[in-house]
Amino acid sequence: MAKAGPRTESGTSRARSADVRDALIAAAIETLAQAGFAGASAREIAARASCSQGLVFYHFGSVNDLLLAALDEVSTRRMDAYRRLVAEATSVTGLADAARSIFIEDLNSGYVRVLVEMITGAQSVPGLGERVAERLAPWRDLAESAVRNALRGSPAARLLPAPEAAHAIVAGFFGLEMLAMLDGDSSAALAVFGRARSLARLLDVLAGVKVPRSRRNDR
Amino acid sequence: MAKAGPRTESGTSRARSADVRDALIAAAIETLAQAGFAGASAREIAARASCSQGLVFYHFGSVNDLLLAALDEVSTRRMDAYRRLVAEATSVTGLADAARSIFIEDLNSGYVRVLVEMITGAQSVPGLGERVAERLAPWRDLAESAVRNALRGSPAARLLPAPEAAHAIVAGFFGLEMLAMLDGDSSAALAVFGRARSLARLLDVLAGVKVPRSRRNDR
DNA sequence: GTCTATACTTGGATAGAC
DNA sequence: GTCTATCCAAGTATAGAC
Repeated sequence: MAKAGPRTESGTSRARSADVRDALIAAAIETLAQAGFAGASAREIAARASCSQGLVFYHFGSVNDLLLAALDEVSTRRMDAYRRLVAEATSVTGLADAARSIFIEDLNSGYVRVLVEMITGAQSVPGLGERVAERLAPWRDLAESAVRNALRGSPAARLLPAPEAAHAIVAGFFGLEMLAMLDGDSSAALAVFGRARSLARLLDVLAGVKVPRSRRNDR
Repeated sequence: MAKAGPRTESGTSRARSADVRDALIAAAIETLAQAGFAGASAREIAARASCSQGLVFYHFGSVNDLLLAALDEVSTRRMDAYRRLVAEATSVTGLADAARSIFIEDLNSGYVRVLVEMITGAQSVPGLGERVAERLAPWRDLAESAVRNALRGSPAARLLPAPEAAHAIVAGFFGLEMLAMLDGDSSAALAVFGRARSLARLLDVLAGVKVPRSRRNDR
C-alpha cells in the first residue's frame, strides 16, 4: 500500500512529466518550422515550451535527439491521414488531387519545412544524416505505393515506373517547399499542382480511365 | 614616380589581397557544400583558405556577407555555361538533356548544394532570405526562358505554361539534390532524369517535332 | 522532475602589433 | 593586409538546490 507523504503521487507526476516532454516536442517542431535547424537551440526550444533549458537534456539527452523525436512525431502524426488519402487515389488524377491536398495541409502546418530543415541541417552533424534518412523511409514508401495504386492497370504504368515517379514526387514536395520559403509565398507551388492535375487528367483520359470530376471549376 | 621603400608595391600587394579574397570565396563554397550552412563558420572557412580568421571580416565584413559573395560567384560562374546549353535546346527532349547534364555537373561540383544550404540556412537569419532570393532570380529566369525556347511553336506549350514548368524544374533540381544528399548517392536522381527524357521524347513525337537522337543507347 | 547556476566550448567580431 | 590576441555572446551540457 502506498504510504502517505508529500504529494508526489505517481500518476500525477508521471502525467506532468509527459506533458513537459510533449510540450518540448511540440516546441521543437514549431522552432524548426519557424527558425530553421540553425535556430533550433535548446534555449530557444525551451523558451517556446515555457520550461527550463535543462529539461531538454533531462528528457532527451541532447538537442539533436529532441529534434529526431520531433521528426518522429511529425511522421507518425501525418502518416495515418496520408495513408487514408492515398488509398482513395485510384487514378493519376486522384493521385494529383491527393498530393495537392497533402501539400497544402503540410505547408500550412509547417511539417514539410521540418523535414527540409532536418535533411539539410543534419549534414553538418556527423551521423545525424543516417538517422534522418531512416525516419524518412516510410514517407518514401508511402509515395511509392501511392503511385502503384494510382497506376494499377493503367497503360501509363509503363511510362511512369513507380520508384522513379515516387522519387520525383517526394523531390517535388521538398523543392516546392524550399521555393515557397524563399518567396514567403506558396502561390507558385499551388499553380504547379494545379497544372499537374491537368496533365494527370490528360493521362487518365488518354488511357481511357474513368476520371474524378474536378473539385474546383476549372473549365 | 613611386618612391623606393619597403616592398609594398601597389600591383603586387593588390594582387595578393585579391588572391586571399578569392581563396576565401572558394573555401566558402567548399565549406557550404561539404559542411552545410551550420558548419560554415569564419574559423572553418579561414582554415580551408589557409589564412587567418580575421581576414573574413576584413574582406567581407561578416560571415554572411562572405557566404553571399560565394553565392554570387557560383551564380556567375555557371550562368554562362548554362545559357549556352539551354540555347541549344529547341525541343522538350533537348530541354531534358540540358537539364540532365546541368544537374550532373552541378551535383559533382556541389553548386546545387550551395544553393540549397543558403536557401534553408538563410531562414534562421533575419533579412538574409531576401538577399538570397535576389541572387536566385536569374537562375529562375533562365529556367523560364529555357522552357519557352524549348516549347516554341510546339502544341505542348498549351499544356505546359512556361512559368509553372520552370518553377517545377527548379523545384525538382533542389528536391533531387536534397534526396541525393540524404542518400549519399545520386543514382535515383539520375534515374528520374532518364525517365523525364523518355516522357519528353514522347511529347515531342506526339507533337510531330523533330527529335534529337538519344545520346545513350536506350533502345 | 524541475529549476537555477555554472563550467566549458565555439563562434562572431574587434584591436593592435607587424 | 595579414596575423595574433582578445572580448563577448550564445550554445551544450552538467551539478546541485528544492
